[in-house]
Formats: sequence, structure tokens, C-alpha cells
Amino acid sequence: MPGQHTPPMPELPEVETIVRALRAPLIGRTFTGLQSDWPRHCALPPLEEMQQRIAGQQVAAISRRGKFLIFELSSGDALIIHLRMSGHLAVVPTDQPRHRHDHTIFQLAPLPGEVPHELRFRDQRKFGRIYLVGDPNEILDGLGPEPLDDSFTLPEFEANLRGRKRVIKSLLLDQSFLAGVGNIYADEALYYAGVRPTRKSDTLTPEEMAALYDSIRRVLNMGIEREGASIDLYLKPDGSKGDMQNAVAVYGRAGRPCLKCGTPIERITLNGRGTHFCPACQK
DNA sequence: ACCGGAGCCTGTTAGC
DNA sequence: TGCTAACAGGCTCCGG
Repeated sequence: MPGQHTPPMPELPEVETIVRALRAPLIGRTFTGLQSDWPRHCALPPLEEMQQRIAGQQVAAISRRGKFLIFELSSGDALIIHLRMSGHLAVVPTDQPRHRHDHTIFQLAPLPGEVPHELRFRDQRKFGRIYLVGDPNEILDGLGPEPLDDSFTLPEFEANLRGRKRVIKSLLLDQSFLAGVGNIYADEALYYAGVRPTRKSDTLTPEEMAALYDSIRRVLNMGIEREGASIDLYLKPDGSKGDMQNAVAVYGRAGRPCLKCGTPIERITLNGRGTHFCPACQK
């Protein structure tokens, strides 16, 4: 269970929020260098090669795919970052003291008349990964559909569900089935759909599939709205963040009353993941 | 196709 | 009070 001082796990909404926050300070800027006290952040290529290759590259666009951030560089290369458990990205003045967990720093060419800034990758758990590749597909290939894209329709969701026989929550967490949903939003979506996380995916009724499709998109959009309200916090170093607990119905609420019926929320372990649900509302 | 477990990390917490 | 061990969690890899 995340304590009050632990920022929320970056899932799709958090990554989307960071992407939006980074566009203004980063687009058009040029990387001059890269330094790291945790070389394993650089998954491909290795740190030294990445240092040489990124220098002089300019940020042309920033986007997201699932939980990956994608920085399109003017050379055609793509810088791709996955925040995993505890990653954060922020553009801050270089004279601002670095945080203990600021492990990897992207240096930026200074703008005339401005104090120098740099992009800092803070990552307490050190699970984050950075890639610098010519073709983004090299990294993003196996990802499933984007849940918020117009092309992700209920019929497509139903079609993808067809023939699968898995515990439904495991499917939602499978990034090749659906991109961007993590533990928190999976629990939340299943709660609003009234579906138990333990249900086999091939037992869902058409009504439940539709409800789940809707609630996945609803909780992700809610997350983006909520994070968006606290967007500037990402640019500050103190790490304090939005009011997650007020917006969450089941995740981390084991033993506390269901918001709909008052029944205590149950917590189980499912495929190694903490899983929360209302035993009365979710069938 | 699907599941379970180990491993990667470290701050927090439960247990002694 | 102070120590240690367990735990959490996204993802990958391995074995069943």
C-alpha cells in the first residue's frame, strides 16, 4: 500500500499528464549531454553510447504510448522512457539542488536570457528504463490498443476478449492486451463495472463487457482530469502530489466501507498483485 | 494459452 | 527501542 509520501504509480493518466507538462519546456530544446549515477537506466543502447548519440539532438515532439513516453528527436531517433514503479520527469533549473533519487540527468542547451535547465529522471526504485532508438516500434511493438483512442471501440474490445480464458484482471494488466492500465486503474475499472477481478474473461456477459469497456475509459479519463488539475506539481521537486485517495474507490481501501453499499472492501493477492474489490457490488 | 515464481530495487512496516 | 525480514509493485524471463 502506498504511503502518503509515496507518489502514485505512474499509469496511463500519470504518464499522459507528464507528457503534457513536458511539452512546453522541452519542445525545440536541444540535449547537450546525459549523465547518470545509475547506468542501468539506459537499457538500449548502453549509457556511454546513449551519451554520444543524444548530444546535439533536438526535441521535435512528445507523445505517449501505453505507459511509455516518446520524445521524437529531429534526427528521426526516438528517446523512449518507461517510468515503471517510481519514475518522475521534470525540467528544473540546474542550480536547484538535486534530489537523492535524481539518478539520470538530461542536460539542455541554455536559452538566451534564461537560467539553464535540465531534465531530471527521478526514480526511487530504479526500475525505470530509457531507450534511444531509430525506430520506436523496436520498443513499442507488442503493445495492445490505446484504451482512449477512437479506434478502440467496444466491438474491438469484445473481439479481443473472444477466445481468451484468463482471470479478467490479469488480462487488463497485460500490456499486449491493453496498453497503459496498471494495478490501480484495473481495480477501479472492475469496481465501477461491477465485475470481480477474479472472474474468468470468458464468463463476462455482453452487459459486463460493455460496462467494463466504459469504466476503463471513464477511470482513465478521470485520472487524467485529476492529474491535470495538479499538473504544475510535476514541475516542482517536493514530490507532493494530487489527492489520489479522494478519487479512488477501492484501491488501497481494504477494510474500509464501499462507497456504494458500505460493505468492507476486500483485499486479495491475484497473480502477485494486491487486488481490491467490493464483495457485494462486484459479481 | 495461461499461470506461478524469481529477480530487479528501496522505503515502509510488521515482528521479534 | 532497535534490529531484521517481509512486503509492495511493473515488467521480463524461465519453467510447468
